[in-house]
Amino acid sequence: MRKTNKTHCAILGMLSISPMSGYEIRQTIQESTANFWSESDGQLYPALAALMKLGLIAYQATKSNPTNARNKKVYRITPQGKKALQQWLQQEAETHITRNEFMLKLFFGANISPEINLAHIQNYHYQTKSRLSKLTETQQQLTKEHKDSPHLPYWMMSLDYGIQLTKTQLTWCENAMRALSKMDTGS
Amino acid sequence: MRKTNKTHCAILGMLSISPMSGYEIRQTIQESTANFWSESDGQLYPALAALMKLGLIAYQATKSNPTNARNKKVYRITPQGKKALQQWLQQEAETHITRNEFMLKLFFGANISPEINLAHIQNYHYQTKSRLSKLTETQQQLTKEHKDSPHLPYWMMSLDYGIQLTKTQLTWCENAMRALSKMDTGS
DNA sequence: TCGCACATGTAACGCGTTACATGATTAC
DNA sequence: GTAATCATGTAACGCGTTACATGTGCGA
Repeated sequence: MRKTNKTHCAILGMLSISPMSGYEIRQTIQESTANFWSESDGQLYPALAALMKLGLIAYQATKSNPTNARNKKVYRITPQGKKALQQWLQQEAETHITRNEFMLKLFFGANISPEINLAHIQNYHYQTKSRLSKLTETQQQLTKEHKDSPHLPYWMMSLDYGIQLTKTQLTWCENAMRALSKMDTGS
Repeated sequence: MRKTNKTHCAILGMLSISPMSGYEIRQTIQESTANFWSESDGQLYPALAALMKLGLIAYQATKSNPTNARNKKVYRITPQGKKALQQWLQQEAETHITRNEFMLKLFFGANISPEINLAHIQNYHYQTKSRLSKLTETQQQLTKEHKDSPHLPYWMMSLDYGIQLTKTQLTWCENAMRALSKMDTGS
């Protein structure tokens, strides 16, 4: 891991929770970290192969295992893998500016009519509301299902981050919509 | 523009505000949209060349111009470019999950000590505070310098978005730090 | 004259998605 | 038997950053 590959780190992290197949890793990422992390197939499977080569993960090729009838490979993290994960976790995260196409369009909004900008914000508001309800749902589920897990406090913190930010976005939308509808009738 | 290149759109948007050189476009992006958009040299200059070929932008190659003594090319948007920009602005923005390494690390925080996680959040809090002060500064500047610009209301909206989110992040940090220091002494 | 800001551009590399390709198992 | 889901993987392409390469003009 010369220049730490973040897909590698995400996989190691997921396997630190429990052994999983590639397919299950993808699902878990989609369900639990959807709000701040995603991985695609084209990244995931090559990364698993690379981590195998590095000896950071391993899997049981148990053909006879009845729960493993398909071509499924259940990966687990190795001691070296755990060490590499911890090393990465101890380093400060790099912050990089994330592109937000919605905001960029709004920034150039003066080039089109206020009505269209308003419609865009309404749509964004709608999507944000549905994201919020998914997040609160996940929050309730996790609290029930992982009561005694050492991971729970950290999962709650990251979920809360998403929830607080999403709520702020909703409030912003409401203010922006009000401002734009005034412009609309005003001119 | 088969599959709309967003760097192209950002450049067209910037040139819709005023004619600029590549260097000035980069600076303007860094100053004004830093919170939600960035471009690097490796994207910008090839994109300018491509937009020229498409006839969406143009520049005056005035060697005799005294304000243009260097190898500077001042680009302006063409009528076709303006049309392309408006077409893009009218389309709904694609929302895609943005990767947040800081959150990913926190999610896996149980693998390392609460102390280190706490230190990470303290650092994040510090960085966020400085980001907030830059944003409010920009807000005041823009209000003064572009009082009568039709762009101002949109610029204010996008700035306010950044400010509100950043404030929420600060509050979240404070709560998370409190929660973590309790864990610290508790175990 | 020396260093910084201005100014443009290219090459190499890694990131990330989408579409493609394949096939097994399960539920209807 | 047939559709959905489980399951793994590859290829092509475009996105994006970093480092490199080059040169000008201005102020101390």
